[in-house]
Amino acid sequence: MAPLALVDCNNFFVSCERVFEPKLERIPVVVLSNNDGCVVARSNEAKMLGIPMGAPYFKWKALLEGNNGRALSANFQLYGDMSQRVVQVLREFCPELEVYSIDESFLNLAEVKEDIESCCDKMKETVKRWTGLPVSIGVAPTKTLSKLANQMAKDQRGVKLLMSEEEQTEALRELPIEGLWGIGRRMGVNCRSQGIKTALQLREAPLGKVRKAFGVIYERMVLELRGTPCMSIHEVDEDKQTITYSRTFGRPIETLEELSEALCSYAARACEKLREQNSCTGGFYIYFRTNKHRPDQAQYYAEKQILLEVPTDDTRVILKRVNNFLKEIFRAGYKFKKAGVTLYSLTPKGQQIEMEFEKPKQLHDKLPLSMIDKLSARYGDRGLFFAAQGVGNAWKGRNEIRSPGYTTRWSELKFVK
DNA sequence: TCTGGGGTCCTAGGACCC
DNA sequence: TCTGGGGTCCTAGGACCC
Repeated sequence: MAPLALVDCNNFFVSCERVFEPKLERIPVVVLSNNDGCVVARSNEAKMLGIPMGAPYFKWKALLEGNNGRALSANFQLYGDMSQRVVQVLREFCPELEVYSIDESFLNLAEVKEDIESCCDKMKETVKRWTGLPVSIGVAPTKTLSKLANQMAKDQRGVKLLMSEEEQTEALRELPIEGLWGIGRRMGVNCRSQGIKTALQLREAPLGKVRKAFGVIYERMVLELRGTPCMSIHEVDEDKQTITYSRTFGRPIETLEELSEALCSYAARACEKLREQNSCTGGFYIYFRTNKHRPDQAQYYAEKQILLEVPTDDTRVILKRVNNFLKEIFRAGYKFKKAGVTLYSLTPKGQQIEMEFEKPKQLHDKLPLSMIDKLSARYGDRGLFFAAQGVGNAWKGRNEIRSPGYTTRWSELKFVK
């Protein structure tokens, strides 16, 4: 079975900061989110103090300072750069690599000729030497198991192999069900109510029953735990299917003008990202809300979803719409704390297909009828138009197999008499 | 007083088609 | 004229991840 490695940077944001400020070594360090609101990374020393991930900083400030700790504002530019350098090093060892997140990569070690364990040791040391960052490596036949191996590596010497069934069984036996990758709060409760308390019990559960009770995601998880890979390595980084830009405000906003300014700048940034990946957006939604942590204050949440007739990457088109719809849903008299813009139904730019039709019926194998109705209502029965379909991030024809429920959308781009 | 930001995938169910 | 089954399209919402 092909060994799959998960390489994970330890306490990534904190480790990045430590590379450039060695004084931060061996003291409790946390990195804070936007406006220094939440703890988004912790050093081991900070974890030992009991500071949880995602905790509001003001609740832990005193404890941290009382222990000579440091809190830093996040520097995502730096973390992005460091992340790329780590990936560069890893590619030298294994070109078949998937960048899973800013601090994690999956590697397919099938082609590695030498001993896997010593190869991993070498990778770990090389990353440390060339970037200054400590990593942990877990190796197993599937992603789910290598994630587990990686967790175990963190408690050990930084490298853990989980290739044999005996080792896997041992590891899963003691693992509470919530410790598995893909089991969150909700599923933990669900599993326990069905008598599944450990990862091993989930692995041994009948496939059909799991699928029926929990759905395909968990059926796949069981297979992965049994050593059958169900999640492959995605080497190319694919286009985003949605692009979001949202922020919590440093101070509450009350006027339409301020809110418009914020949302328009978010929309503009989102459009930049859109053009970077060379896509057009078929629609977007905007939302804003008051501070949900202040039940003593009047609460208001508003959201508006807009489907565009013509996909675009033109900021001006989006901004105009944002302003119009914002006026519709704005209410005065509230203190707004957060707002955001999400672009969705993205289509690759310049990959529109061209179709000629005489009667709407002829389009049946290409277009959903609802779209045809819209087109014929507007243009009558004859004409030539271009249509684009957004299916996730890929360009797919009608005959391709998709999971049911995938969002599919056709948008007219242009009509020519 | 102070509580982040950005994603993915799947399911259910209505509308509509043949 | 009446009725039903199988299928697609699309949205809303839930669950999870880092």
